[in-house]
Amino acid sequence: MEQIEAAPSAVPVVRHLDFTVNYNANVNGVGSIILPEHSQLESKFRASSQLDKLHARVRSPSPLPLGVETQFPPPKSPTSVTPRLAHPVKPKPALRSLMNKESPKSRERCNIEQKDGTPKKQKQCNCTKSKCLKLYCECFTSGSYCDGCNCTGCHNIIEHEEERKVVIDTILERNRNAFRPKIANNPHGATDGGVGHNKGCNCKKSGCLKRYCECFQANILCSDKCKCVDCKNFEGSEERKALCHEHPAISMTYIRQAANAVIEKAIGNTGNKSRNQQLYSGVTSNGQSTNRFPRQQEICRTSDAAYSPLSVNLSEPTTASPLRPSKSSYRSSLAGILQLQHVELFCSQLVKDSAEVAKTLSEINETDVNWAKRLVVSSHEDFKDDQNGRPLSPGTLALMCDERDTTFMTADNSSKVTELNTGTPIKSTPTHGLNQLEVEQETLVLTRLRNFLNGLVTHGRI
DNA sequence: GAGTTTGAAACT
DNA sequence: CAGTTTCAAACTC
Repeated sequence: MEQIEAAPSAVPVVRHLDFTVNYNANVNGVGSIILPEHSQLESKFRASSQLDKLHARVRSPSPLPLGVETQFPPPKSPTSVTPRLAHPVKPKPALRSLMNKESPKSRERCNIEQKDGTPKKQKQCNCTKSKCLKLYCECFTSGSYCDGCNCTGCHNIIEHEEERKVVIDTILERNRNAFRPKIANNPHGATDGGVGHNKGCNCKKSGCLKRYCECFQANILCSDKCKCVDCKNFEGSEERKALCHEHPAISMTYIRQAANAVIEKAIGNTGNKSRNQQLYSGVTSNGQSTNRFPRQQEICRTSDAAYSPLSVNLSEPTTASPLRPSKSSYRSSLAGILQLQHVELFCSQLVKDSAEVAKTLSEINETDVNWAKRLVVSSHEDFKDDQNGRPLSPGTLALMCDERDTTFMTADNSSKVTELNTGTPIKSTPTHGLNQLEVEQETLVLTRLRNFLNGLVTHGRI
């Protein structure tokens, strides 16, 4: 999403442009995504009242200047999460477990999901001196009111909304990115000098292998943005390897990082050159390591992260680990926007187009049609996770396709990216022994795919 | 549960 | 910008 310059501070509170709220797949399986240049698909989506709601939301005049939506997240559903009005006396949290166990506290800090995946509870702070109106407070930092926390003297409640707004303004004046997620879900890169992992950690004694380190806590490798000393949180680190051996979940993290990088690249995320460049290697400025996996966001933020087809969450070990939040997953910028049914529609369209081309060429070749059909069948099959039957994300699907059919991707990626960006038809080259029909079909399919992805990117940016 | 360690945030 | 203090989470015993 494009970042527009900050609005005058006179605007007291700014809000997220939350695409996720009303855009999860509904029970009818009808999604709500706008796909420019895809009239047929869009017409289907328009059948959904959800789409109208989306239009209404986008068009409706906002009390806030455009572009300030990322400055401060709203209190987590102040309308749905009743702000605390008094401080209930709560028992102290249970004793935290040791490193090799997932502590109750850890689970508590992570947003917990109910069985149906809906948010159950937000993290609870224990602030005593900050009145929960400083960035020390996790609730405040995340834009939430304190609700059921163990804090004392809390002013991060609706009763003190005025004071809260003033403090927010003050903090925003100091740092307009102060309330962004520390592990920012920023698909366009973190080049704005923001907080958290936009600037990296600054650890000195933990070796970045303890949860003191925000990078480690976020299950990501330290980067050249970090200013840490004696960092061991880089690929190739023996210490980290030892931890990975002890906690396989850590290894899974980096697999996810690589997978997500592929996905982001596949959808033409051209705004993050630095991250893509890191994919392939690079000596960091502080010389910590080379040839790392790409930087990627790994957030314990499942409560507000309804299942998204663009969220890669590879099957994970069932063993609980404090090193990975209970259900850590990467959340794409398109999370909550693209739904399973969109991909199904898209695949159906591909089949239709493929058949039409075949007829046009008067060379209906059953093999060719079957090729397209296989695409759909394969897609549907791939949507089923082997382990739990859950659908796999299109991102994962894309990754798997990428692995299966390398003939699709063996051409020069840069040239294809250029084509994607210029809008010119993708030129298929019959270098794989395809006949003319196959070439035409592939051209059409790839062009459709390009337009589809461009639509998604555009939508995501909006 | 109390005390210590740690590093980000805040302050000077 | 650097050094120091404050703070709350992470961690140890």
